[in-house]
Amino acid sequence: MLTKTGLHAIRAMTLLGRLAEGEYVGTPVIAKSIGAPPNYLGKLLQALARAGLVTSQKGAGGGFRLARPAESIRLLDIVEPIEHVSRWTNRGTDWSQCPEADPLFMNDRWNRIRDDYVHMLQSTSVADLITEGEPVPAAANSSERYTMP
Amino acid sequence: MLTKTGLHAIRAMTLLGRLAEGEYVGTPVIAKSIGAPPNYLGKLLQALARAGLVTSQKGAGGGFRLARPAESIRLLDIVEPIEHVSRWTNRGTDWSQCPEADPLFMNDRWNRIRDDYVHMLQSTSVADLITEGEPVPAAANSSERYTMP
DNA sequence: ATAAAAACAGACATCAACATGTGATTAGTG
DNA sequence: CACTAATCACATGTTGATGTCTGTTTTTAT
Repeated sequence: MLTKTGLHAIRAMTLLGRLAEGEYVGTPVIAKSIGAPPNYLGKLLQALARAGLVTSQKGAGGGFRLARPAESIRLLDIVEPIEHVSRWTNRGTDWSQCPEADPLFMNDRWNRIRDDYVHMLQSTSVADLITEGEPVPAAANSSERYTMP
Repeated sequence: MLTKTGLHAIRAMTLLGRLAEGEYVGTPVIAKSIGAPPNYLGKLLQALARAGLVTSQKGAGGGFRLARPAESIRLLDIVEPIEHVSRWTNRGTDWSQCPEADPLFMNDRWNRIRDDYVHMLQSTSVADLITEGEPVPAAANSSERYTMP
């Protein structure tokens, strides 16, 4: 569903979201904290910087921080430049060209699933992921299914 | 969402579902019909045969056909041996190990999406995809969004 | 001010998995 | 027996996911 790179990006952004105003944190620290390969994370953060999601400061005491307030950064913003989710919406395998499977039927089902997915990415901001230790109302099944994207 | 191989598989299976009892159709015909690379399709069909979804007949007039009635073959059956969807459910990146993002929050959202997706694959059978030209009630937006998985 | 250290930035390099193509081989059907 | 079609083995291109090394700034301490 989500690639590893996408997860790294989300995790890194969430961490950056907890920083105080004007504070920076370096790649090695982020990498260790979220359990991502430092080298790879470097490239990823650069990409996020190019995408305008984070800004960087060189030199000692420098590093990365969010370019905009955490509330205004949606998960889709992060994932899009990495995974090109929009391709699912814009173009792709056109079922209607395939007389074997009923196009409308399939499109209808797929569309609902995909739309839900994209909508989730759109409606969730980085700030939403930072619940800052607030005890979340326990989901009944939390022990059975910690799975993954 | 779905890999190309998975799509090829679903399309091929749907085509096979339209065959008459005891009829076989060969790889080249299937490939041409669904627009898939013949060579690759060959391998794929073998895999599906190993998975017990299709049976093959060698020699002239041979080919592939469904091993079970189309009603009893769910999309998940087809996709699973190819894409290992079950991995999403069984194991994977455990958000609870990552204190940066609230685990329950994420799990909850992801779980819902993933469950919906898997459920769709489970509740749709090959037979469902064969509407045999029956005019499907036109979805209002069918012209705007023929997209894809 | 100048040197040293701490970071970002970017160019290669590798490994696995997906997606395909080619050719030889073998097994049935007609 | 000849033809056809599955089966199998090997080869290639691409993309995702990483690692390594080499700059090149910029800050900080002397």
